[in-house]
Amino acid sequence: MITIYDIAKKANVSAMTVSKVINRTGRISTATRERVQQVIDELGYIPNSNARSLVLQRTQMLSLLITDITNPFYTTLARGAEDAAHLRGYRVLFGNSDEDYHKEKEYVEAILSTRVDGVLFAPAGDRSITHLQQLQARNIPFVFLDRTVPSIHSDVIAGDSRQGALELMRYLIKLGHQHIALVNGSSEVSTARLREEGYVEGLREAGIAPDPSLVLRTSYRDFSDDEGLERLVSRPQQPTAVFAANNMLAIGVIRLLRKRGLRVPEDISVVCFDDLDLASAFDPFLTVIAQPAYEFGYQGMQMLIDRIEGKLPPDPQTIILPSEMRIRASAATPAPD
Amino acid sequence: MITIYDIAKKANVSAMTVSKVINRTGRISTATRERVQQVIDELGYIPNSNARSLVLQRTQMLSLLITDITNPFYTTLARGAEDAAHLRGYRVLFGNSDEDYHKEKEYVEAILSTRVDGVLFAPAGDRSITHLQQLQARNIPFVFLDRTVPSIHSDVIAGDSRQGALELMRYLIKLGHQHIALVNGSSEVSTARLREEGYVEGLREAGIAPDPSLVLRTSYRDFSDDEGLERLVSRPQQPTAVFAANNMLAIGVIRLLRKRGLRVPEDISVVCFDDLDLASAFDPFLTVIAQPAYEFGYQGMQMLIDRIEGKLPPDPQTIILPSEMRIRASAATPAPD
DNA sequence: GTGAAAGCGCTAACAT
DNA sequence: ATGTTAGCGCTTTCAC
Repeated sequence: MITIYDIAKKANVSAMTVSKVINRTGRISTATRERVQQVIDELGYIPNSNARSLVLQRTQMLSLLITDITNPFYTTLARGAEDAAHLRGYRVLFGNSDEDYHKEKEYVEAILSTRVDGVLFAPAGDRSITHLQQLQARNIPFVFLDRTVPSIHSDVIAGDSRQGALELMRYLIKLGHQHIALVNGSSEVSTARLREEGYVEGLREAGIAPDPSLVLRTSYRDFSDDEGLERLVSRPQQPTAVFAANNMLAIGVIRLLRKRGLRVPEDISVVCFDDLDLASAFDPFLTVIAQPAYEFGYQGMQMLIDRIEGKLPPDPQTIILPSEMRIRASAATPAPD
Repeated sequence: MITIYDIAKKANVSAMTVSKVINRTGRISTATRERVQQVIDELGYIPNSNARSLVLQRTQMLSLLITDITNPFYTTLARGAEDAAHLRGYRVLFGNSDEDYHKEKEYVEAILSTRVDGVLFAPAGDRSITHLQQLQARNIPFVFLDRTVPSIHSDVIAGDSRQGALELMRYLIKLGHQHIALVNGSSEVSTARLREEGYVEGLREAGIAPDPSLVLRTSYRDFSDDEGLERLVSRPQQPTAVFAANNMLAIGVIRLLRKRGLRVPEDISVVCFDDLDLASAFDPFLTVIAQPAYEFGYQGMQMLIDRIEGKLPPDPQTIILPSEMRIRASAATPAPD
């Protein structure tokens, strides 16, 4: 391990002088600076950020906590987050909760222990409130990412789930659908609640009475509730369309539908929230409301850093990013009975 | 900031005693342990890992450096890596080089500065040798992930690129293809070289003379070399099949082919290395050699941790994971002329 | 323009 | 079984 003292000794100066050269602080004569710099380069000295963090009480490290690393929405988001952090001189400690409260708890503890400067946080659900309170108790700034938790006030970067859902519903209804099922995430998650509101609102607008038995609540992360879907599609009046509350659910739904011999969209239409970047590049099939995932990450990180660096007004800020309807092939006019 | 001294004071013991309770080291009477633990819980004390790392010269932090976070091969791998690290009590600092030497350099510096205990490293290319030498100079263990760099000896977890490519070629040739193009990654990358070897070997086996003008070398990360592909397919003798050296390239190739009005597989067959998890779940179209991405990450991390903890023989180990051919719809018998 | 002293929060080694 | 001392590698403060 090569330390600042090794440099100091070899350059025949004090440790303080070396520190000043490295951090470009204080007054240093050009001659000394150059001599020190040369020794640094020669020995390939790299400062120990642990020692640095200890004294500075800052780590220059941010945490990004997401809920599903296999979901392209989050991986694209992660890229944006990383780009923004990098540009402003921060490193990123990733965490993936898999929508699981306990995994999330462990990450929060790691975060607290690492003393990261801030967290861009997609909470697994409303129970995450305990984790957020821990952060607040320690004055670690966080920005809600995509989802919020009731009664916790902090900065937010999100999309408009309610409005997006409403647009999707209007589209289906315009196509002529009357019996529309909703396959949703857990009602523990704010976006799932909002998307359901949009769903109900869409039905109301069209004068269709919401039918609770057309709503299935499961997990955003993966769809394997075969029985649940079975119940939905084997009703006397089979729904002609399914609104899947996210991309992962849509994949599961389509797979199960096909397994049952139902063609999409000929027999049943499917739409969802969030695009499937790769799959769609390859085969533009799914009709979706696409959210600007990269911007979620990029602007979220910017917001977090602005907050940390005191560049934001003291009261919590909210950024709502616009989404965009991408009409493709998975939804069509319902087959006449 | 709440420190070990706050606990010590409140529990009426020394800092050492608290430290011992936290780390379950040394002898502590049950009474003291319980009293201390209670204060810890009450105050919600969480140790400062920076201070800890400083004295222990260990961070319990590992780094995972990948080259494309939007590629499902790497995201699935990342999950495996994280699971394994987590299970053994390590945290993971992710880095994404985007196949870029300079971005990689910055990550390596961050890694060095953070003093991570080890790195699971997918090098961007042969030039990464400078980064690996830096790690070696500082005795930071690393495991080559997926790719290696000539003349650097370290543990390796990888697939058999040469063999996989050969199998893909045999399959195409069995279908009747004689004119097979290769769209490859950069020859700076070991897997690209090996896949090309497999390609050539496949041709040789079938008594087909390799034609250099049927080989296009670009980047694994994305495919946008429209002109390059143009040249490949607009030859007098148009190839009847394309072997894309990874999944991202395959997507690009198929998109460009379709743009040119060529149907896959009716007009031209396409096969590739690595599956597209989501896209394939949804629409099993692409014929691929699938590598066990999760295992790459999981076993790679295990290997790294075993190395760090001295559980491996001193000489570098190599694990080659088996791949699996998944025959689907994107390759078919060539159309008769 | 440069350096000496003290301390960030923790633990290893050594008392007691 | 518990406590004292010293020091991990760095920077802040203040003296020169």
